[in-house]
Amino acid sequence: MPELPEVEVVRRGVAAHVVDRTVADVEVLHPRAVRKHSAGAGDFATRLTGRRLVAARRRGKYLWLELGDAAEAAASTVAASPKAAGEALLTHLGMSGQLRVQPEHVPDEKHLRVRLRFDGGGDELRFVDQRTFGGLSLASLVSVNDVLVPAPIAHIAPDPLEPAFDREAIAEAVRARRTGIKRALLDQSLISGIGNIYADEALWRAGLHWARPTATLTRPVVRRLLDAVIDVMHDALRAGGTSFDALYVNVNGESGYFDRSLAVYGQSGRECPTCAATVRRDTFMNRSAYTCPGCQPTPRNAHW
DNA sequence: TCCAAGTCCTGTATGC
DNA sequence: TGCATACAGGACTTGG
Repeated sequence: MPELPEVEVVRRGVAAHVVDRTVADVEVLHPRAVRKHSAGAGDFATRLTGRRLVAARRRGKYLWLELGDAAEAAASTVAASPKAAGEALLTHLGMSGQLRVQPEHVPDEKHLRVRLRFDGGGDELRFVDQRTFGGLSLASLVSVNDVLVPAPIAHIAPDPLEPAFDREAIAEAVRARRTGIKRALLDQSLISGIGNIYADEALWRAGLHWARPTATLTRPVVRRLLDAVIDVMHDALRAGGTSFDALYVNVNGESGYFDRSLAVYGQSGRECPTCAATVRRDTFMNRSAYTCPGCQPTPRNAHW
């Protein structure tokens, strides 16, 4: 599932292949893929056509392509379309979304949802999504603490790889919560970019059980956990992300290999690499939480 | 039929 | 009592 490291890998690929290109044509093959664009698929295609992609940026699991002025596009076919300086093509990959850069002669993927063609032909940018939890939309950019972000994600907190990530402030915010630590880690308005995989891996590295109440954590323990989050993100990024199956690939269709380094996530019944205890799976928020009972003992006052 | 899981929405709880 | 905020849980989705 695409979490922060996987989205960053995709961002780098998109930046290398489609930034500075002008959109010649937009094809929406499944309306659900643009459901967040309230004006509909037709408006999405019309407003995006003729725009130049000037930068690829990311916050947490969201990725966006900043759009240049429509008037800059010499070959624009919709010169009369509304100019929107400070606009972006906002993307979320959901559970199974992929942004693929493909030569135009490559046959369509089974779950191809949106296709962008560019002036001059050549490679296309394709949004492929089996489960359609992800999607694309056009959004205006707003300034949040001197950082320009798309308006729909203005509430999303900085992620652990951003300069704006304030470890001390977040540690205090975590301790002020009255919930379990894993639920807090998954709250994108507190820290962005963490999903189920890296939450479990970071908690294991920090030696904390997922049900530990946030209010019982000391400042040094929360700092240790945030350091574990940062470390696991960097390790996964170096490995090209985590791929369990064909649902996550980079823009060239290649898988990452961080799944080989996972200590607990998806490892129920196997030995913990540190203490050899058997990793267990619990049900948490209608999904899974993996822990090592040796390294991550269940707290007496667990917040189930 | 169940499972995977990120986000949004809604209902409930809490505090002022 | 009423309001604002925090929190919890379900719905959505598709293919194995």
